[in-house]
Amino acid sequence: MKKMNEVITTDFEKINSDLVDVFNNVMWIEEASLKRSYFSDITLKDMHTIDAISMYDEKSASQVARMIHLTPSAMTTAIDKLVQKGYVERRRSRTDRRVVKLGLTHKGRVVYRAHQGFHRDMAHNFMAGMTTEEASVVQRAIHNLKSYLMAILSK
Amino acid sequence: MKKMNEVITTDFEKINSDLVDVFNNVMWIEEASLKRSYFSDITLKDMHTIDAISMYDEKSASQVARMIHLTPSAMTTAIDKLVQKGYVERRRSRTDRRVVKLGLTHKGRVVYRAHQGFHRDMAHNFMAGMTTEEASVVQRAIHNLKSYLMAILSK
DNA sequence: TCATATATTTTGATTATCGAAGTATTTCTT
DNA sequence: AAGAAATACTTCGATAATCAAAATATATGA
Repeated sequence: MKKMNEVITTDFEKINSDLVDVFNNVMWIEEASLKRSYFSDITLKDMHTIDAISMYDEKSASQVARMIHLTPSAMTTAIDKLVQKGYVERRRSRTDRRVVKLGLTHKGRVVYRAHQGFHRDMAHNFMAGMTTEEASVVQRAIHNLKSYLMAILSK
Repeated sequence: MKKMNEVITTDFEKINSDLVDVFNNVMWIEEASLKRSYFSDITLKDMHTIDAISMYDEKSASQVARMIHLTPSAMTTAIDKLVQKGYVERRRSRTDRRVVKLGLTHKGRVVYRAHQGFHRDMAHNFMAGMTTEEASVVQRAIHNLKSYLMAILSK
């Protein structure tokens, strides 16, 4: 019984410490691989803006700002920079001329897909060598974590 | 066979998207819960500095700088601020008077432990309701991911 | 001892961010 | 339909984080 507890504790500590390592390093790794890539003129924060804009539906500047927790004024300058560099397009909405709809240029779509590829590779490695059953355990774990975080978020 | 593939693909997409959600939100959640806490005078970056200093062995300023990917000069100002606020102490090394050894004050140790608690809660929720066998699958997954990231890091 | 290397700090410049004020447009009220 | 209020975004001015280069203090090697 005592032995059992020790084993469980050790497993927990290992998971905890690996989780911490992953969180502490993933941002920096993304940043570094971006710098080494063809798209070295954008930062990870720029990348998150591009990711929030996404390819599939037009979002307004303030929607994107909310998604990445930026004020509207900071969003304006962030977008300015990305328009300047040719990743993003501003389009005035036809139905409400106050709102700015954001879209990705060709170059923006290329870097968007590259970034999705990075995430995909992470997810693949997360599940490397797992059976279908094992993968569903992992799916449950990550879903648990997501739900926990989202619950905190809505408090 | 086709059905099988579809199921696997769907699982993968779900894991991928939950993983992305977790990464996109965890930082911001940590930041927000710090702001709401008793330690609202420090940022998440400050917290990472405190975490890198840790409680158990004296580290030099440049060691800590390297750990959190800051230049030495940025480290100096970051430490200034944390000393000012009473979280960190500077101690000149006896054996080499050029080096500054960093340590946590009482207040620093309190916030350090609180932050470790946050990580622990995440890890617990990550494994909520898992059997020992399932937990070891999860352990393998997170270890996979960590190894993958560390391999990129050393390239 | 003198030159060089190392650890940190200071300095000056740049950049990201914020909040408040400003502008243009839409919606609501009467 | 005119004027008031609300909304979406931008501009402006201030602040904070960061970096690279120069400066300082100390240690190490020839």
